[in-house]
Amino acid sequence: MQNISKEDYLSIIYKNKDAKGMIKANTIAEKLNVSNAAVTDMFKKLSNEGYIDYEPYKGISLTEFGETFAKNMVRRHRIWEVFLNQIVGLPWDKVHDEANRLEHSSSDELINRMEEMLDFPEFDPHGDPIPSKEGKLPRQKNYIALADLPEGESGKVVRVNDFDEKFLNYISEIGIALNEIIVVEEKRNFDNSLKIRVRENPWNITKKLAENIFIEVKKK
Amino acid sequence: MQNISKEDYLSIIYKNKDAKGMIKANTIAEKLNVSNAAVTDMFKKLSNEGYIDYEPYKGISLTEFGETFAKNMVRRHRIWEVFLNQIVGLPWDKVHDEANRLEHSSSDELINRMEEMLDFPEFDPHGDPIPSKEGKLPRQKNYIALADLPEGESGKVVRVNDFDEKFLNYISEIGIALNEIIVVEEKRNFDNSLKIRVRENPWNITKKLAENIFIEVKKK
DNA sequence: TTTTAAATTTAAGCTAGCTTAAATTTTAAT
DNA sequence: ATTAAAATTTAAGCTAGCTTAAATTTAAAA
Repeated sequence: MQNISKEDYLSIIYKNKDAKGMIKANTIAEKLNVSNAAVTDMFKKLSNEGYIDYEPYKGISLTEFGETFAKNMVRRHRIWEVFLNQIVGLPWDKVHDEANRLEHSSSDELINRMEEMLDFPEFDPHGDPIPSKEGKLPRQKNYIALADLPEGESGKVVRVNDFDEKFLNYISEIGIALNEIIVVEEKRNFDNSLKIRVRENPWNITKKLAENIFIEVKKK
Repeated sequence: MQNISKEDYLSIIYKNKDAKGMIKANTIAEKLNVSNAAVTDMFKKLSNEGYIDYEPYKGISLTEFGETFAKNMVRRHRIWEVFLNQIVGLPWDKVHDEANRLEHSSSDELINRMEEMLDFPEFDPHGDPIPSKEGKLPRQKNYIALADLPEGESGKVVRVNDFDEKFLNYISEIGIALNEIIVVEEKRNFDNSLKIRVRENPWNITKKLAENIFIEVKKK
């Protein structure tokens, strides 16, 4: 038997925990599309097996064991994404869903072998960092959401959110990709939309969209 | 939820059915390492869902729908095997187990894409035929078990059984691979062992081993 | 501070696959 | 043709994850 859900819960926890390492049951329920009761249920199991610290009504956090496990799931996912993109040639809007399934069904040996084939990539096709075999994360560039870039400024795309295939599909169509330069030409207060320029072409995008694209900022 | 086992049952049925398309519950239970009761249970479900024809105590056979489905599972499995072997570089004794898991977790689009990358292979790394997208099987060469080759004769390996990693590992070590020529130098009646020659080297192997290696024979 | 709303947990119960033990049916052997 | 052995099915019950509805706890607002 496979334990798929346990693995899914753990990576969702890892990817969505706050600065203090805490996460609310509600968040998990929404992300995984299950009931709150299912989350509580899983909390008990994960806690029994030593993946998380759990006190009823108090919220949870990963134990060191849980963190290691979860980070490895994220590693598997992102290596699959790079592999599917680079080697198999799938577009970046298709790799997430496919990797979501494959990550549960491959041995660590296969993951390591793929990582080697890819020459130890540091980021996945959406700009997310890939933990190394030892659990180390690459140094991430500083970034802010495109929505927060001031009018008139521009910057390089270093990360995009990967949870929605249609979103990725749309931004590809208008020419947005990692390392592409985006200029914010106008920010319209009345509807919060933005006028941007990508490779000489102007586009109007919603704030919502701009909140899921991240632009490198120089460190001070 | 994933339905892994349903898929496993169906490919085992497809791969082990006899000339009349029938298969015994017992065989399935052994191959999948589950109880007979579990098999009966699954028969009811598969029958309800239209994959098999089932009458209690009478044995089962695949419906056309079931056959199509099962053949596609076998296709997925074998394309993964070729891919892991050719592209990822895994040895032939490692690909079966890995493919066994991956076959349940990949979209048909991915399988088709891999098939294209591999230039539409007809056989997997163990010499088993790969059904096409349309369900067509390549023309298989005629073969007999090495154990049945008469003393003094020789022939080319065109297929080996893939169910045991250690078996594959061992025969690789003594130089046996697809398309390799094997000479049967002596068949010993007292213990049924065989003396064979592979790439100039002599080896003694058991009958059991020789029953899992298949040698091309010319058609009459 | 009391009340109300939101978040979380408990309770009861579902499905897919699995098990062992007992009952039944088929097949093989006398 | 009868009996014994083998194969199959039924019955009862387990686990992992899931659900809805009701109960409880915590947080927020009046």
